[in-house]
Amino acid sequence: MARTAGSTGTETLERLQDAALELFAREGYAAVSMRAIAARTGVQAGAIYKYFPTKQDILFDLLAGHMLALEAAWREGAGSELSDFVRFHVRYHLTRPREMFISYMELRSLEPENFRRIRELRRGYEAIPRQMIEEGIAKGAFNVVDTEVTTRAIIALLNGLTTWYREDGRLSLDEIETVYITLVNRMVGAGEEEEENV
Amino acid sequence: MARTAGSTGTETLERLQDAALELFAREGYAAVSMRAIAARTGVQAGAIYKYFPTKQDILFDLLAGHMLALEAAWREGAGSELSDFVRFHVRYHLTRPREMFISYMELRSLEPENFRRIRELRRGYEAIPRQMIEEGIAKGAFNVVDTEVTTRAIIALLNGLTTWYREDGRLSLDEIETVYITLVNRMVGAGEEEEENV
Amino acid sequence: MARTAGSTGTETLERLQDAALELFAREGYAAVSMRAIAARTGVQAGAIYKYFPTKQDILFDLLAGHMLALEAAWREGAGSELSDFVRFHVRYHLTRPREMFISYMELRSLEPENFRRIRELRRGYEAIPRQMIEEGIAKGAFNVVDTEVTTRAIIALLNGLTTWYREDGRLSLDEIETVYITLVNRMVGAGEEEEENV
Amino acid sequence: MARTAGSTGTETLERLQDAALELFAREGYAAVSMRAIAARTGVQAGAIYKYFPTKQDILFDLLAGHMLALEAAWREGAGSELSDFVRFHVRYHLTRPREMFISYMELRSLEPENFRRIRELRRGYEAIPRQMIEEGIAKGAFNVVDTEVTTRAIIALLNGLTTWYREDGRLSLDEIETVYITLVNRMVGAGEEEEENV
DNA sequence: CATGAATGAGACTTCATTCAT
DNA sequence: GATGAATGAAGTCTCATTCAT
Repeated sequence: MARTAGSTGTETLERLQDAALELFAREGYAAVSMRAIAARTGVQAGAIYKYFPTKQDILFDLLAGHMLALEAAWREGAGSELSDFVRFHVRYHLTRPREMFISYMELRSLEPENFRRIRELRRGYEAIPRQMIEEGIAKGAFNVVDTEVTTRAIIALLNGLTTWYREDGRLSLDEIETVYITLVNRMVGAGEEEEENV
Repeated sequence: MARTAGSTGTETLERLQDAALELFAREGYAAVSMRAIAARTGVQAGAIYKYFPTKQDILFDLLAGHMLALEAAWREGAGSELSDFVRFHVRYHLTRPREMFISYMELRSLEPENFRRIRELRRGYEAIPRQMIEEGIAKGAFNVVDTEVTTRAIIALLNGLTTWYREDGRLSLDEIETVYITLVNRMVGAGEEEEENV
Repeated sequence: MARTAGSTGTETLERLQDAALELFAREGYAAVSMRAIAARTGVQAGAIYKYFPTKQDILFDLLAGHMLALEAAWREGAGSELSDFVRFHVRYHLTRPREMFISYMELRSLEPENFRRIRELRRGYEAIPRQMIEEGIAKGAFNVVDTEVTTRAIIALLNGLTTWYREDGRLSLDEIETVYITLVNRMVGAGEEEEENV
Repeated sequence: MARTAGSTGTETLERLQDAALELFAREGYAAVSMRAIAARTGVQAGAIYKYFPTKQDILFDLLAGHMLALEAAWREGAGSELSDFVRFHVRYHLTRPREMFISYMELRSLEPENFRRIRELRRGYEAIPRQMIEEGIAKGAFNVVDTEVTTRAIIALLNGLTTWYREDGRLSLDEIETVYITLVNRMVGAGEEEEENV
């Protein structure tokens, strides 16, 4: 995180990050110019370099910041059931669709070292449901055909929200949450009692 | 300087498309230069313009070609059960991971009119499982909490393969197919008999 | 790399316009590259785009600027006789041969909308002698075979200076002025008294 | 004249020259591509090189061909009075507006050696009225303020037709001819008797 | 802290030209 | 005589980045 700890420029910094987030999500990192970010923020392109050493750092900061905040939020609210995690994940991301979107669309725009660091953070976060599923299977609470594929499929399902969710859609956050918990429970073959506990 | 001895247009065209497919999948449309595509094909950048009027057309042709081939393949092999569709979809895409990948990662790189056309093709294809699910529900064969969310989630699940599948991975195509059919059957609450029919 | 020590925008702008004027006059708009204009100004080609959005705008600004300055100069010095106009026109243009030259050689290099705008300015200016001639005829001071052709021929005569005038030629500005006034007076069949009033 | 004396390809050659003439007149030499000329002729760009070694040769052939034909036509019809020349010049050019146009708009597109050759042809042709004027002055038939300027002005006037003449205009060729003869006679101060001899 | 001027590289694209077929 | 494939240079323009002010 190359952030220049500006004292007064905090507001500009936030505006820059928001502009970059919006533009990266909409047009893709490679298609967004520093000038475009600057214009949206009301400063000159040159001014960005007071806050970020390179364009790549803007992206990296955004992704790293998102992953750290995500982990922190989970740890804070916590929970121990897979359905807790699903509820948390859906809710957290649906209120931050742009972060969710770039967070897995722009991995390939990261330079190797930055990619490695974000991938680590991501693995840490995905270890949470992975472990829950493995434990559920071990305890006999879950019943799956293949642990690895099922785990990956569930993670893909959760990330897939990105693909179709639109903030102005007809579905409420609550509805989506409920359906996703049911779906995941069914995928892992959770006992019927659990399914009703939604 | 002139025609390279022994070169034919058809061959160069195919080489260009393959190079573009590979590079777009790996680095993203916006990050790939015409020079890079040309270099991979062994021609000069200018030569590409004998085959494609613009860079955008390379992408569009790739995406439209993929969608048309996909629909044609489904119609040919066909099937009537949701599990037929899942098996087809997984198998078709896992043998064409690059097409699958750009096919939903690069939608945003399309210019408006091209975007509209690909979206139409996509909707046509996604209507297949959508209808199967709706009919299953109508017949009482399926049992879901919310048709819309379930349908979208299933489509997202299937597309999500992109995210984690690696050709050199440890899992065989057959295994993945089997697991995905089970997962989808569970998601739609298909009766037990069906699930065993995998 | 960054601002060249001591450089100001205004100066660079003027240098760019002068370089473009010179090159357009000598080689023609289409044959002049942005690099060539830049090189003559001592900047990189990209720097031009701080001052002009496109190459076309350089030409348009040059032509529009010339026409506006021309009209302003006439209005300022003014006069009411056709010979006043001829004297003004010759003198103004012979001290600005490059502007005069591109001003009617490069009309066809203008994009449609720009062309229309310059043509309007041109018509406004050419309306001055046109009206003088028409009035002269109406008053019986002039005697012509065909008003329209005569007017156009006079305008063509005046613009034709471009074709042969060279700054280093043997003829003085005064001489050319005198001859042109006589010629135009004869063309409109002005009474003998007037001709002697040169 | 780099013309390949094609036996059968004569028709293609003529079509190429006509296409080039049209396009050079409309858009200017530098702005016209070999492809554009080829497309208008219905052949591939490469085929042009069977007829002309370079693009420059197309222009040169057009200009040289025009000048030679012009001189030949004058010599054939001939005449001895300035008014004969004016009549000839106007008539010849108004039926070949494109040749007339490029003939003095595209001089600057010629490479040095080609430029020199065309300029010689041009001087030869312009020597005709120049000599007539000089002789008229010597004989006392004409009365001018300055021979040189008057001569150049007359030539400019004649060439200026290019600027405003449109084939579909309201004026007949005859009318224009008549007016121009009168104008030129007045410019040289020809005696009244002559002027009526139009 | 920010602007405004500029760089140098590189983007997409077009061009005149060449030559195997 | 002509096509179709290709080159290599150059075109306009945009970009990330730098730095004097």
